[in-house]
Amino acid sequence: MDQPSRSAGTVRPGGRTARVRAAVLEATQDELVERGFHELTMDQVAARAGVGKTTVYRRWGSPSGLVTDLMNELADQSSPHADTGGIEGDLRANAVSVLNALNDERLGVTFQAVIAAGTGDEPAARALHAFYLRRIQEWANVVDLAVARGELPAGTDGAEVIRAISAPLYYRLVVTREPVTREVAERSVARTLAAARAGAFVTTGSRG
Amino acid sequence: MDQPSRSAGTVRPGGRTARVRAAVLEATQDELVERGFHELTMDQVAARAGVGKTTVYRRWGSPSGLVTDLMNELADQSSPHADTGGIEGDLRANAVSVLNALNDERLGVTFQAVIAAGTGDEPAARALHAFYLRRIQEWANVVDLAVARGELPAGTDGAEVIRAISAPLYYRLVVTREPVTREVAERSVARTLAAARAGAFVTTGSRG
DNA sequence: CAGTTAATGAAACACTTGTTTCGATAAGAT
DNA sequence: ATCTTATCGAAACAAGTGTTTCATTAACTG
Repeated sequence: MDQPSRSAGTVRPGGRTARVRAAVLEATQDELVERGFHELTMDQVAARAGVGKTTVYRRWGSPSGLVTDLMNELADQSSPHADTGGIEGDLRANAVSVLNALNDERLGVTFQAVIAAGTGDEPAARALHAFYLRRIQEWANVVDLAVARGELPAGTDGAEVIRAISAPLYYRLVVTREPVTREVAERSVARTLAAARAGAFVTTGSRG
Repeated sequence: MDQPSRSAGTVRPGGRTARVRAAVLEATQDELVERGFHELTMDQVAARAGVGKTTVYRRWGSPSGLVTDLMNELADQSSPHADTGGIEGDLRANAVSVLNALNDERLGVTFQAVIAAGTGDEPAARALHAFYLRRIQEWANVVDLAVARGELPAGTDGAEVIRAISAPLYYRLVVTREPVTREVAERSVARTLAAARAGAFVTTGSRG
């Protein structure tokens, strides 16, 4: 009965509402950097953003809701795939882009927060899934181009190649908790490329 | 002043103390399965374990402390590496072992909980780091054996090969939130092996 | 088999987090 | 410019979380 049919802020998204959202997301990132997702509290974010805590609870509901919205915001800002003219350069560009994001003070903690939120919160998990699937699809094109140029075997699965580039970096970041260095990124590119050239990413029987 | 020089339970670890710990860790896992790390509360764990909440706070301090202890417990139970006589069989055994752990109802949620805890809690992060480094070292031996048998190039970095096997599984589990299937595991083995055979895991100048 | 005291747990407490209410403000419509 | 009402926010409230106190229990010691 009392629940609005749409969430607050969707009917009048202009002026004030937009300012409040920007201030809250900004405050959320600041809090993530200083305290981490663990200690991200609605009250603190509200105070820092200079808005009422009622508003933060109403529009985002929980800390997971905050970081999920942050992730959706990042999704809109992400850039298209590189095109260096060769598959090695393209894949390296992808690896370095991920590397820089993970090591960036603000972006790094944000990704880690959403990953943490995703382990227990369905909306956060969906946001992660959607975000990475779009990023993977975007960069998978560089593999198709490489196949067209004859650099890689026909039938090479582009999305899988892109996943293979990122996987070792995220694995170290959140699982083994080892540093994610430039060297790690370079090795990931070299190994993925070696496997791809050997035809290990060719999808057999993909067409029935 | 009031802080004991060692944490509670380390001076008289017999009988009662051990029973309390077992009951609490059991209850923690049950709660993780039913509600997830997000909703893991000290009160609820204490009630379920049939112990006073004072005890849970005193010995573990926080939900992160609980799952960290759970991880240390798992570390003691982990088994040695396979020895099938061939590198492909050994790596497949490793991949399947990880696959089964991640898809196991109890183990899966536990790993995810510790990963989530690790993003913001230093002790949890250290437990993760220590656990996986030991597991990686243990399984790296199968690569050394393979090199000795002439299956892989001399100088192949065993630890890196093992990391490469696991990385895609964890990447899907916690980052892209895609299903972690048998097929994913098999492909990880095939691709890692292809790269390894091509010499992409040979550490150049490691002794320089 | 006592004696000592580490460890536990019930209860009272302080603090934090989340919800509800309702008047104030300003976005968008006419 | 004026009206309507979505959105906001201060305050009071309810619920949950974490701490302290202290009596009880039971490991370990000799």
